[in-house]
Amino acid sequence: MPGNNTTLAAIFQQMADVTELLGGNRFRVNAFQRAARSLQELGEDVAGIDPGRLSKLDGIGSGTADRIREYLDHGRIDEHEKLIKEVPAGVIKLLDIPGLGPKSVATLWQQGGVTDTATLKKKLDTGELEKLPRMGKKTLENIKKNLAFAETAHQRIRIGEAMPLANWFVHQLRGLEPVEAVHYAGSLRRGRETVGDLDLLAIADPKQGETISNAFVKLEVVEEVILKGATKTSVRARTGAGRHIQVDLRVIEPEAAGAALLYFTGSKDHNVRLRERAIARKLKLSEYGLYKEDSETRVAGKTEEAVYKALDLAYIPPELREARDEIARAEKDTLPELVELQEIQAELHAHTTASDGHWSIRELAAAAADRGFHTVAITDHSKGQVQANGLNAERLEKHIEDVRAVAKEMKGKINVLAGSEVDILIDGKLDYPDSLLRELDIVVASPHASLAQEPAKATKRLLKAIENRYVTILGHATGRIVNRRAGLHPDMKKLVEAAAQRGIAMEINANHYRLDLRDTHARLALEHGVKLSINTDAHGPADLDQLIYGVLTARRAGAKREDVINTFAKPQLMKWINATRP
DNA sequence: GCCGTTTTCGGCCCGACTGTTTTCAGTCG
Repeated sequence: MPGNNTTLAAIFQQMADVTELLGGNRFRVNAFQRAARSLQELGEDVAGIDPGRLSKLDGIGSGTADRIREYLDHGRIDEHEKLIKEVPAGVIKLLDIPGLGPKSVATLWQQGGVTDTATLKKKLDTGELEKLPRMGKKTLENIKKNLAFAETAHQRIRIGEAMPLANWFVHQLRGLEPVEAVHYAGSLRRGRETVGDLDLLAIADPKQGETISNAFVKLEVVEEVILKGATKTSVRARTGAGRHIQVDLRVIEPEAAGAALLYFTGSKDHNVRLRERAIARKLKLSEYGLYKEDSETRVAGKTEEAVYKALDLAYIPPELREARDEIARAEKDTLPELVELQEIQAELHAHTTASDGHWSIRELAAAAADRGFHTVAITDHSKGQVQANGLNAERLEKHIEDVRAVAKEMKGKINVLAGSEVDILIDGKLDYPDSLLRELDIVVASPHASLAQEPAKATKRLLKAIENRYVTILGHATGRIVNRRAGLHPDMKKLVEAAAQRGIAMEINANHYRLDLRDTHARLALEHGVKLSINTDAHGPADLDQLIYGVLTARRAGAKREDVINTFAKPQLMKWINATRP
């Protein structure tokens, strides 16, 4: 069940769509869209924000704040109800078809009598739409093709699926003769949990654009060429998982590499703010560089750092470029120094063959040591996780002995902790008694079942788990699976306040299906002084590689090294863990 | 509708590519 934020975001997005279709003021449309994004990005429930603070949020003015209050009080917004009556729902859906924007959809609807995809399909076959303005044969052909594409699962791709594909493209293009460097940009570079497309940049002499583009469209995963120009090419490609994703390639001269990387990394809103800032300084920013107003003189462009500097800003890492507060902070040079992948020195949530993992305790410990980690916690499932071969009390006692034996054997190589991923039962009780939890070095408590519980119950359940005095880390708090399961919707503000009070950490589960806490929740945790723990929840050899996705999520939340317990040196980490227990 | 080093009005980002057009509107990122 979606929360207030998600519902309100959808409402404002609809108001934007309808206003645009009806030819309303485009800046008003823009404002509705911004309000929708702000609400979607909010880490806490909007209902808990008092009216004074509400209109101070980015993109939310007094008008939007009033509408939000109206929704919270009455469950609906009058203006929204009136607006959506003016356009059939099927017409709004047409906007999802690539290549169809508000102008074309309005024409199809008002002059062509198209009310949904079904009538669109029918009328495409009869040819009657050709009479409409700007609807030639080719345009109609394209609509037909894109309609078919839109109907076959157009979902954003998980970062764990997109990143390997992007790296593969980068590797392929790097091998081309005229190419100096290749980068991926876009939301992938910003570390978002899902991406809509891949943006690639080839740094090369633009005269070589054609050569590069020809090689690009011939790559084996490319299934269809969407457009192909002198410096810009778009294709549809197959992902490893058999889905399709659009991949855009731009060829950029070396002198503009930084400006282009900045531009294609986005976010769009971040770029808009930078351009406005440029204008205020009598400059002009585009993907080709930062120029003096009305002249060809390029002030900066070779590197991103140079462009930011010329705009009197500190360098802003990609993960923070979401048009929140990063530009104001860059101006004052108070941006956080974000945690880095190489700073992670401990894995605190991993499974062995004792439950549902593929490694023995020794293999897991050795793999962690190979990565340069100083500590690994063995945290197999508890008894309630029957399908995962969870350990009952008796087996856990034996397992603890086994772990201690390996710990002794590997002393000096790696610090092996005896732990558990104990299930948080439906009522918030833990799956082991305190007397057993006390014997462990570390306890990760996570919800696994009843993940569609109503928010109030979920909040109570998780609060109870946090309050257990043996819990060290709250594992994947919501239990969501990206693109597949919404998971719990607890009152996150209450949870982080309780975690802060208890002094325990909250996990960012780095598995790309989970990424739980998500970025906005992790940000909220940090704002309340809660430490994060980034763990891979490894079940097998390849899983430790997913750490990067957790780190990117933490960086999006603004996490510094000292905010993440996995970066602590061994003595500091042990001291921290022990301080959480009686 | 939002916003403020041009602050309560008057602005609101920039360029590539396509298709339908004879100079540009629409879409996308």
